[in-house]
Amino acid sequence: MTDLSALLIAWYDRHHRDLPWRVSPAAHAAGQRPDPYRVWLSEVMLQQTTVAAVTGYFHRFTARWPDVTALAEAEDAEVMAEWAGLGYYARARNLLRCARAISAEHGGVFPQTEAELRALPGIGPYTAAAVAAIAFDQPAVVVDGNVERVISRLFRIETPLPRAKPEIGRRAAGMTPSMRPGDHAQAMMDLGATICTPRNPACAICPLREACAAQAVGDATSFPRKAPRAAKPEREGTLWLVQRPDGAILLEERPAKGLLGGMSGFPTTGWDGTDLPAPLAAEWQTMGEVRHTFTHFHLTLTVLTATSQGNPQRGAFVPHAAFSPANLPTVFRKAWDLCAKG
DNA sequence: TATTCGTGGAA
DNA sequence: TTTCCAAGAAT
Repeated sequence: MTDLSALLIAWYDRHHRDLPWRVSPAAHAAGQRPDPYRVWLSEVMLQQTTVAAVTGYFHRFTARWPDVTALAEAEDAEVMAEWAGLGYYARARNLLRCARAISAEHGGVFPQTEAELRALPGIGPYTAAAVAAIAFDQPAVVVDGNVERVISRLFRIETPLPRAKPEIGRRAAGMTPSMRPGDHAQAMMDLGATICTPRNPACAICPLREACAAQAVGDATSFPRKAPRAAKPEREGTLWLVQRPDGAILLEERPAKGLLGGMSGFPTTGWDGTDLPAPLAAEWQTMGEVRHTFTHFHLTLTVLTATSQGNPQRGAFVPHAAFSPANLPTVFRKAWDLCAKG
């Protein structure tokens, strides 16, 4: 049997992507090692998120906080504001917890073993393996969505996800080499991202074409098998956008846990039937509606505006000069845009 | 084991 | 317009 990893590594040496957090295979061979901080930061940002969406955030974060100690010393609100728009905000909260744990409990130095990494906040099975492999060249078995797709096609795994994970894990372990395990992991992910794509995979130029069971029957796109998803329910609520005569904006920090947890936003009712009151009494003007879709529901918000200098029961006025809509989650930025245009 | 948790681009 | 989905983790 042909060594799949050797084929893959040869392909990676020629066709790897150049990414801001990555050390190229040539530079790696010359002895250069990736910065564990940058590897970790990129891996957390890339969880369920595209490279295109991450790149700008990665540059801004590393420019502002160049190492894990600097990040550990940052203010919570500053990090959350910088993360705004990237989504899955629990990642940002855990990012800070992780940086502070490394600073306080590991002397500011990243641990190198998969088990130690796995124990840190926000680092699960995938990220622990990825950092161990990419930053420290350990033969960890790295399985992300790309790898699941590549493996399930390569071995034509009929079991649907997520039930197929153990079998995929065994297959991935069988492919993981002791030489260049970090490049192997990145090669698997690059193959999944550029050749073995979910739709219209480029099987004709795939380095693993000869070994691929799904390609052999011309059915690559039907793998991995997946259970059908539930439909998204509709939810609705009201959003209050209050501006003081001096231009200050009424904002409210959301609870630390749950949807958009720890983020700043405009006061709203609950979105699940909870009927929170308006932040203050005012003559409300209806500006229109905002539609937004989260991971598991659709939301329609009725946007009410008023000018007032009363004492709000919820939230606090933020001076106009200190307000930036870019630091809000997207649903709030949409509400702001609706009022700015209207 | 199943649910919760964002966003924007592609088809 | 709607659906799918991209380097998952926490609970």
